Amino acid sequence: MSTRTTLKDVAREAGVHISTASRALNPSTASIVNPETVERVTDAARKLGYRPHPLARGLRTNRTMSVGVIIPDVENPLFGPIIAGVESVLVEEDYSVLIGNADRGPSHADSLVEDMLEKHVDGLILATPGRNVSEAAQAAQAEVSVVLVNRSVDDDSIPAIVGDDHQGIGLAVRHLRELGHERIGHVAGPSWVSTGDGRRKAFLDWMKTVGLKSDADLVEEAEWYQVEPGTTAAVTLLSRHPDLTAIVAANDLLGLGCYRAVHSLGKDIGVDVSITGYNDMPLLDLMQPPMTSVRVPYRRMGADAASTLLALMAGEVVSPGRVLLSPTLAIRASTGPPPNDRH
Amino acid sequence: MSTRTTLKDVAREAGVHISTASRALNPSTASIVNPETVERVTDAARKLGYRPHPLARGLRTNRTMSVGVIIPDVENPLFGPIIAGVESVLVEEDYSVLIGNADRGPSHADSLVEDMLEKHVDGLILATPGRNVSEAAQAAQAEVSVVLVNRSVDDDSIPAIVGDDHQGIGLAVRHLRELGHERIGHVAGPSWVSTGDGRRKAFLDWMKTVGLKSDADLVEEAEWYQVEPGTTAAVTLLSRHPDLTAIVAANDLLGLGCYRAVHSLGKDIGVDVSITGYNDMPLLDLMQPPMTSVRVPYRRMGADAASTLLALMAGEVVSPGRVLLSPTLAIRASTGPPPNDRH
DNA sequence: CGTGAACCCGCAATCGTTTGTATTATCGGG
DNA sequence: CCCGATAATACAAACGATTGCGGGTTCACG
Repeated sequence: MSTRTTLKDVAREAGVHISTASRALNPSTASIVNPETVERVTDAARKLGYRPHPLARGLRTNRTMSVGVIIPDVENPLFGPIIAGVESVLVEEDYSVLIGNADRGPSHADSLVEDMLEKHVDGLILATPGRNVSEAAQAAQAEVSVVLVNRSVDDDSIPAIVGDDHQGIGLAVRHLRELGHERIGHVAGPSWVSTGDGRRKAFLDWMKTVGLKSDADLVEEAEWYQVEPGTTAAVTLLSRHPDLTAIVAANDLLGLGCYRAVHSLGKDIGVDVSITGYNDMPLLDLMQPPMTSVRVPYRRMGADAASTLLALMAGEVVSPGRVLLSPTLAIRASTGPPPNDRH
Repeated sequence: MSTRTTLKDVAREAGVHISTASRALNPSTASIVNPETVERVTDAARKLGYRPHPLARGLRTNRTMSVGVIIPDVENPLFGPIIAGVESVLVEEDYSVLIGNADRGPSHADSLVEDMLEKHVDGLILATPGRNVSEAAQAAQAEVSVVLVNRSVDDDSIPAIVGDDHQGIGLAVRHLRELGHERIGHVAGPSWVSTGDGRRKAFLDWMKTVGLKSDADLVEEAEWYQVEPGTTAAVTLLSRHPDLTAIVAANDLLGLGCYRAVHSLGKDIGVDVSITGYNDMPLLDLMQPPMTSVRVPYRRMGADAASTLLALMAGEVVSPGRVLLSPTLAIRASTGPPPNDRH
């Protein structure tokens, strides 16, 4: 139960005043103290195993050296990489990351933002969707730097790092088009979620671009980003358009739902009907068949968010409202040429 | 850029001394101040939007109200639930959780422990495996409370919450035995990882218990907890014992590796050869066929770890060295009666 | 009416740093 | 030889809360 060694101890050991010790240890002020003294202090500090007290320092400098990260659901594998990305860049700058798990709904996220502000974090990274959260974010912005990740607000008033959904859907549609598909459908996510809405629009856009008819009829909305809703959406979509040879799913889980729908019709995935997912979550390559999916650089997303947050906290003016990260396409066996194309 | 409202402001607003305001706001000391004054102070605090400064408080009380959680790999879906469990109980007590991602190897974990100590966390939850980490943990224990999760040290000198691997393997073996299997093999994890070693022993134990021959010959060790090593291990195991009707895998990924091995022999999973996994990770129910797996209550594990840490930090004497959490068995289509059993 | 208990409340020290200002020592130039 | 500039260090005031201690009221009781 030895009491921690404080700056006072170091100063006494080095035979200098506490303030001199402080300056000697601080790189930015070490220049104004005699080099020889600096060395003496440094030695003393090392010898005593001195570690500055972050609270005392933070109290004086008015910074906690911590940033909060609020995640809608920590158990969702999607957010692991984001957290890892954030952590990897912040840890380099000696910041600590506080994680908040908003798994009890959007209002929970609000109170978590509040909690974080009470803890006096220096910055905030939000990954929570939902309309009211943006209000909380706006409010928070008055006190600390805020960056959104995998999520943006309509007016771009808050810096956001997001995947380029338009481009991503484009990858999927063009891939299918190049394989020869002409009748492509879309199982969309809920329209009240920004990604659901955005990807639906992107799909219709790209259909036109690749020279296919772009009909709202070709889209069926799933109630929620889960397997079951995906299946029911795919079933109604396929009953409306039995001639579809490919489906672009707004999400991997929806894609897996499509798997079931196609199976229940006695058809083969990647042969009779091609399917693409979105997110390229882990294990997707182990499915039967392995699923073609749009891969979003989530880790990078977290890292970029952390970087812009650092810039923001440093008082730099961060340029645009929204940064789009380019996705890639992981091509696997769930997509192939349409059946009437093969000889 | 308005300066934050401090206790002094509240005191002035309420017309009392700062110390009185402090006591009034603090539930444990509010009793010694006039109820009417308490109300006046509380009102003033609310009116001004006062939020106590955690750093100032912590500096005085010598507690940061934060605990560190060190995870070997945040991107591994396994740890999501653990984090969620930890967070859910700690957030109730107004603690914040700092997460550390030791994805750059065991030595990285050491330095993270060091980092956490520098940040003066009140407690530490470690989920990192490896021999040298236990040393770091021992050292850390000198300064703060430490609890291990999903991991334990040999001498139980540090409280640990772990899954009951012996019982878990027992569930798998007994399930297979009850289905009628008599020739059961085991694809083990690396023996230098505690779970690898423990589950192997448990397997041999239970084979004896259910009245089958328990031969080290029936075990093949995979190099690492991944799909590929699982496949190669399963291949050599099946070539040594072509008559096996079931395989207990030490891990879900190894189980998926077994899938491939069995497929490559032209046999059917759950029909010719039954396979069980371990951990019941997400999406396992969507595999072809869905995999029977031992489900470990990871979220509960995190929650329990947090609870015992709270007890520890409160100075209570926590009873045993190791708490075992009972697993359950998620039975799916990868296990069925052995082929010669069916008529 | 005096006195002591009970009750509130204010005073001031303290936690470990950082940082503006004062003080001392050093040195060169007139 | 003295004076002003300069360098190096010491002093002390913050930062915002908690808390032991003591001073002041109020009130009951003798």
